Amino acid sequence: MHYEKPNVTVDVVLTTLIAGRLHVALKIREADEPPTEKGKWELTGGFIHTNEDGDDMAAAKRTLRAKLDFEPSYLEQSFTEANDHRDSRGWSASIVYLALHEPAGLQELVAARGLQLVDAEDDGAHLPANMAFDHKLLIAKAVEKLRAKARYSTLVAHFLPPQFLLSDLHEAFQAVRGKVVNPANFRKKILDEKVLVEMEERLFSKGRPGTGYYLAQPIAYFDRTIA
Amino acid sequence: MHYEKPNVTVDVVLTTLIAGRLHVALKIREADEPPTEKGKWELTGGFIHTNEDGDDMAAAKRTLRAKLDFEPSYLEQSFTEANDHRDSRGWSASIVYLALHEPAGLQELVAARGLQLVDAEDDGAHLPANMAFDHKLLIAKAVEKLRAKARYSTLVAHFLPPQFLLSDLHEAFQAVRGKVVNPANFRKKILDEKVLVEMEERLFSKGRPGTGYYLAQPIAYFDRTIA
DNA sequence: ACAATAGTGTCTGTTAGACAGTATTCA
DNA sequence: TGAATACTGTCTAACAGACACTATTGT
Repeated sequence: MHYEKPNVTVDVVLTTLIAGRLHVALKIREADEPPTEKGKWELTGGFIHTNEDGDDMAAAKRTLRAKLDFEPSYLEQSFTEANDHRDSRGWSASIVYLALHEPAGLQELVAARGLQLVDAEDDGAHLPANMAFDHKLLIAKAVEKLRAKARYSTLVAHFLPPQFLLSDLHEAFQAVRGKVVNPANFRKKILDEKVLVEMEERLFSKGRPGTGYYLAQPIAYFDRTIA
Repeated sequence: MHYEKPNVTVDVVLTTLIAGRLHVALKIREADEPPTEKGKWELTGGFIHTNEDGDDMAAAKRTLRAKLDFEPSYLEQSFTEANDHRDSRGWSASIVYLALHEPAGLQELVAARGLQLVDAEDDGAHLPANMAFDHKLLIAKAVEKLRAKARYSTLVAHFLPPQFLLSDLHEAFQAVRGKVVNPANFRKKILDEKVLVEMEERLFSKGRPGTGYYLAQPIAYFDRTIA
């Protein structure tokens, strides 16, 4: 018995945090195939290149590099969406990656490459109506996982520059979790977890300068939940 | 530009809990292709059948039904392992499913179908030396996710019959988490979460009969961690 | 009566959350 | 000096964890 092979792609849900709201990078689809999807908004992604991609992560990175000339601060496999109806060309599996980056860098990128950063809050209510394929669903699933993981890890630090104030991290946490946390308590908890490293120099913002911190590792997990 | 399509399979890490230790169902691989893998121990799985599988979950269920005539108590997508070296036949993506079931039913199945339930503890140290493909790695990853999820969900209840005593659930929790939890405190926490429904009748075991419980939903998540 | 397991009440130490207040910068 | 933000100390309520105790079955 012989079966057609599915198509296999990677798609990257590239997110950032602007004005306290999660945003996702989208661009207008230019490919002619399938004709129904041309001109709609899509995630960055593409087919696995079996002759050059060692694995799925490599495919995600190659795609980002080739299409955007970009490497995000954080990138991880999130889930796989695979069925017979997501692409009119036939059975298709998309390995979906979640990427996080700080807004300044992404805004630059977006300006240079003709992308848009779209508000992904409110269950996708502000996404364009004409989204390609099932990308609206992919975004919804990835964002939900992001919010969950933010609760017990340093994930959201990737929405900040490499060095940041605790108040910045605090703000990012609150925004992603949608909850207010007392600043003093946040400070105590996060420092207790020993996942941040103190900078030598002070970091200057609008008021009194504060201690700068950076992540000890790309991601660390807490024993307790933090917000 | 044209690229070969990867092969796409589903593999099911079918687990249970025996004598307080996680076990996984394995069978001897009979397929002739690739020759190097024949006669080794493997997970239940197979290629996506693009003409009959609506999606990846359907493919996992079909595989379990066709090869084992079995439907597990719990089944969910866990992660995808995709690279150019896991299968000598070429670029391959496996969508890995995690399945849980209670030991009695699984032991019956295993006896009838010539499978083995193998101890999956100690980082796979007790798995057979001759595991097919990268299935040892797939098991390690799936088991790690299982242990993590057990901490904040009712997942482990699927290692028990549909109706169970709190002491059974307590034992399962301890085994999977590898930690001792005070029975009284476990009782308080789990009942507080309101994820269990009381049975009408009492459930009889060795000593004093106790209140039987069953899951309100296939899986529920806790606000706090439980063990 | 005793073994075995189910289930309750309560004490104590730790943590979460709220909040008041001090410290250090720029304008 | 005042606005802005960083940071600390402390109080209280809630919760985790430990433990002693009672309850209900079979043998």
